[in-house]
Parts: sequence; structure tokens; C-alpha cells
Amino acid sequence: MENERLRAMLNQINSKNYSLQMQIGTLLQHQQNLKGAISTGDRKINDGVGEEEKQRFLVSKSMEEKSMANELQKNSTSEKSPEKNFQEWIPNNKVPKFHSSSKDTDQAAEATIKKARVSVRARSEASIISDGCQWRKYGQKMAKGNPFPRAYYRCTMAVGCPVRKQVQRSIEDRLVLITTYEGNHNHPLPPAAMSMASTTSAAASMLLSGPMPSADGFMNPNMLTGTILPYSANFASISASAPFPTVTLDLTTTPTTHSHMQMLPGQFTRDYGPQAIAHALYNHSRFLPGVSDAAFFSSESSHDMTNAATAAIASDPKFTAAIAEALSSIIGNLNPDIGIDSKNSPKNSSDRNMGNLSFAGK
DNA sequence: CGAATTTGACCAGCGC
DNA sequence: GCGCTGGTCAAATTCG
Repeated sequence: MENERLRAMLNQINSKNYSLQMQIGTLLQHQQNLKGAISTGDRKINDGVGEEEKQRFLVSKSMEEKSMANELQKNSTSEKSPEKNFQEWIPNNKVPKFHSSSKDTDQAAEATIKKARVSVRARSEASIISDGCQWRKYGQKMAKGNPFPRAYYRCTMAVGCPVRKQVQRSIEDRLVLITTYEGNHNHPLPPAAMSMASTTSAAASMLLSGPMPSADGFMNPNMLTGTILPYSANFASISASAPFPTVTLDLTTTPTTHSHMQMLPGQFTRDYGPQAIAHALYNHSRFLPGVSDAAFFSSESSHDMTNAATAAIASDPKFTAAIAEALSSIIGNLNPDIGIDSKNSPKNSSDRNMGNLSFAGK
């Protein structure tokens, strides 16, 4: 009975996805026209600026576009207070915990929430991955056993935002950048930042609301890959053996992504199809250096688009910087129930998500 | 000149 | 209690 209802919901979302694809198709043409103007604006970063700056600039370009779209949305819902906006996607009502703040009675609960972390592994030559948020560096430390320093950043998009992130290069592979997010934003975000934030929020929410870890200290990775990153088997893992429960989104296994996208079974994959991710990848990456638009425009069908997206991933390591955002935006757009509805209890939310996808038996 | 970054100092938690 | 480590603060410095 519940499954039927969920199935109906999925069908509804699927048809919505189809209409979105149609809209994207027309948008792609429009964007082609815009490309000329954008490349003119990009000119300045091409002379003498490093790859890092280029990536940051180009990614933010695409984010600007989405921010504009968000502005329109915001105007239409201007009645909402910022707090209400915030509650729409924050899974847990979190209060900033400052270093020198007074000891609140719910400090313990806060601490528990804050401890949930989402770490994103991505290959990037840049020292930081642009995710749409404004960050301010407030510290740097040499971590034990790692020759690369760990940098600490704080979100500066709003005063008192509790979100922090740590950025560190992997000791195994110096090209792999590990970004660990902690906390939830207490302010509205542009869509670009929201997609990443919703992923981390959803992941953190699941960590805190889901079943306790098994005896070996690990939860089933498929739980996350099936709900948050349905196309990315082996991409995500949840570890509760660490001091803090941590979700790791591994975006470094690019050469094998294609097979995962196509082979991964499950409700989500059947109903949404891989083209959704291709479109999202396209939207998030078309301004990245080294990712040619020709790869995307060379084919008409959505399936071929997936191939193009995968080829782009494999051919350009910098592409990974946008993948996390792209992946999560799919979920954010198509399944707003995941991790962004604070009105439902975390437990219910978790159960619903699991049943909704490939864990009907859970 | 204001904002952002750097960097040494400080603090808390943890293991011994 | 002591030392180690991770995380944060804040003054100094750099940047735009």
C-alpha cells in the first residue's frame, strides 16, 4: 500500500523530470548563444592566472546563473521569513555554537548534531573546491601523519552561520582534496550552494536519524548511495567508527563511473534514468576549463549525453569539483523530501527515503 | 582602508 | 597530572 503511494510519487516526479528535460533542451540552445558573451568575460582569467583561479571563476559563473533563477523564486515567495526558508531544507533545527557562547541547555543535542560530518573526496589541483558558499579561512594546522596542512574555513554568507569545513589533501594521493563539511547553514543559500548543502544536510540527517551502526562499525554504504547518490555506487560510504559519524562522498573514481551509472539497479535508477545526472553534470560543468561543450552538444539523445558527461569526467580531473554539486542538485530538484524537510521527524524521513528507493524491504 | 589571510597562542579532550 | 593532538582565537600581516 505504502509502496504504491510511493510509486505514484515517483511516477509523478519522473514525468516532472521529463518536462524538465524538455525545458533543458530549449535552454541548451539558449545557452549556446550566451556562450559567446561568457567567454568574453572569461578572457581575463586566461592570461597569467593559475588553474585554480580559473576553476573557481568558471564554476562561480554557472552559479551566478542559478542564483539569478533563485532570485526570481525568492521574489515570488518574499512573504517567507528567512528562518522559514531555512527550515525548508535544514533537516535539524540547529543553533550556532560559538566558541565563547554561553552554555545552553540543549548544548548536548547541538553537539551531537554538529558531530555529523560529510566529507567529499574529489580530485582537484585547486587548494579549495568551490561549492557556491562564501568561506573565510580561520586556521591552518599540520595534521599528524599528513605532510599537507589542514585548513579550516567558516561560512561567511551570514553572521553567525555555524557551518565549517576542513580542507586537506589526501596523504595517499596528493591530487585528492578532502573537504569535510560540518553543520548546517542558518541562512538561505543560492541554489549552487544549496545543492551541496542539501547533500551534506541529508547525509548528516541520515547519520543522526538512521539505525545504529552494525557491530563492525559501518553502515551499509548502499543506504546512502541509494538515497542520496543513487547513481554512484561505491562513491559513498558511511563510517560510524570515526570519532564523528562521517559520510564520505568519493568522487575520485571517475574512470569507472560510467558502468556504475548504467549498471546500478534500483527504483531510482529506473525511474529517473541516467540522463538526469548528465543534464545536471552538464549544467554544472559547461563553464569548466577542459570540458568541451562539443562533448555535450554532439549528441541529441539523453543517453548519449550521459556518455558525453562520463567522457568529460574521465578526461578532465577538474570536472570532479562540480560533480558533488551536480549529483546533489538532482536530488534537490527531483526529490525535495530528502534531507530538506525539517517538519518530518528524522526517523520518519529516513524510513521514507529508504522505502522510496531500493530499500523497500528495510 | 576595510576585508581576508596568516600564524602563533590558547584551550579542550583524550590516552597514558 | 602530563603530554599530545585537533580545533579555534585573535593580533599581525597582506591583499584588493
